[in-house]
Amino acid sequence: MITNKEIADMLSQTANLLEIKGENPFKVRAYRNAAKLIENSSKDFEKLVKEGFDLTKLPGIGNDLSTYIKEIVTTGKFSKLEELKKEIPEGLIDMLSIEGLGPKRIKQIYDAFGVTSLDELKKYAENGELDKLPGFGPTLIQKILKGIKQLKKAGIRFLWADVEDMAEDLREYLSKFPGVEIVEIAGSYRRRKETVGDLDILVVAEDYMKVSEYFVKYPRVKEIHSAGLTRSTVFLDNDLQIDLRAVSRESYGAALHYFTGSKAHNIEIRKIAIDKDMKVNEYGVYKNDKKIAGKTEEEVYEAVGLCYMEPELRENRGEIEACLNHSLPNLVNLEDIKGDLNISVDLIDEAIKLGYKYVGVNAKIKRDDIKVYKILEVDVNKLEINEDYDFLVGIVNENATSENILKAIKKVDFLRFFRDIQAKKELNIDFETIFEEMKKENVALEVISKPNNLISEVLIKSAISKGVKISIVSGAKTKKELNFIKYGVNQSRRGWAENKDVINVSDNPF
DNA sequence: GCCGTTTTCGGCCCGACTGTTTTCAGTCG
Repeated sequence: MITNKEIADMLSQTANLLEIKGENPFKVRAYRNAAKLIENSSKDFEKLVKEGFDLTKLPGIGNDLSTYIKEIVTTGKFSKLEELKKEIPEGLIDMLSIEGLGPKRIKQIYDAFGVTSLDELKKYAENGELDKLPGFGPTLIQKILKGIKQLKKAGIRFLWADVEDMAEDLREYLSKFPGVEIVEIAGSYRRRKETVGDLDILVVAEDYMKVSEYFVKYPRVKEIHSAGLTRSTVFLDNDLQIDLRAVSRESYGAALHYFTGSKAHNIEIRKIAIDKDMKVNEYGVYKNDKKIAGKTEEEVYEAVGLCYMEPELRENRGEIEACLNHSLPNLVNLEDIKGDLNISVDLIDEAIKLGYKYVGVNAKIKRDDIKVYKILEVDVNKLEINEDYDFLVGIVNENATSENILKAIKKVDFLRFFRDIQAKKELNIDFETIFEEMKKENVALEVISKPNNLISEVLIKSAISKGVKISIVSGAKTKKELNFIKYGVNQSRRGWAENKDVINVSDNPF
């Protein structure tokens, strides 16, 4: 039994080791791309291999990687990785998370001194040995020492919902500067990803040098990492990284597109441009060194022969193909939501204020001004029902067995799946099969909107593609939490949900 | 390591910033 995550981890560990070894960077990228593909797939790779599925059909997987994946699935081990581990000390991988140290410099340090651990590295940085290497000056060495201390902070991501207020406060702060025309927060924040690693803020201003100066004076800035003419990076008091990019009005669309990402989406767009003898960068689209687009995002997409794609779709998960076959989804909007099928009973009046036509609560109540459904939640492992209900929600917890889930599908109206984003806890079950059964039995997927418990957009997309309907609910216990439903809508949009897929966009959900 | 309707070899997205240089490599996003 091996999970997608475990396969992906082995491939990405291999990528790290190959990188330190000084292998061709494109080879390293091939391993990383494969790891990402597998980790983000709703398909169970162990099952695919056992069914004899041709892995080379997947984008970025060729003969070699296909063989490696099969080896990992059947033996639980990856001989190539084992070999590399013997060859390269493990401590070198930790060094990759040090700011300013990449594979080249790590290799340089290792070759010169045989340093294999962070402690040793610290010693060599402090005793002046590291200075002897070409390219290692005093500033870089200070940076390395600092990097060793801050190692643990690397890679932390914030929940989208937790940065929302900060992002809006920064937007307001920057908007106050005279001469600023546009402030937009790009990056994964604009793509509404469940977690964000940093904030990429784009500013159009008359004098961008002064904007940067103003930006770094934002009261919550703890540390200025870099400050250039067009790019600056700072850290806030809570360690959130903020990147500011100042651009001209003429390049705004190209810059917004570029900095919204995702990286994988951008790379695809650039490849398409290259095929048409064009070049795309953050300043515009160029043909024969002549700028042909860049003012708006729509213009950029049009210039390379594509349609506008909503930021939530830009993950290189088929949106480009969908655009080319004219099958891009028309995504659900928050305003389309007509009711919330999971709220506390004392929030009914608030729900009416929001304009909802119906709600689901944990009690039998009759109201003239709003339709109230009684929901009953049951753990799929203990499917005992002794109460009346209008609809039944099966809860799939961490310890739920596939057998119990499949049994529950025969009885329930909705299924809700456990997930804890910050604790990195995911269910390891065969979602593909479960979604197929759900479609057969007309069971809908409940998308609960709590920021830390959102179901992955990959699963939403997979469910929808199998014809499973979704119900976006807040799960609100307080008035404030009623607004959480927007997070569920965001995630559903990332899962390509259209109005036809969402139960609670209609006036009558049943 | 992947990929391909001009290619089975020779490309692979592209630019800013930093620190070290004396013109550029490494890192990062």
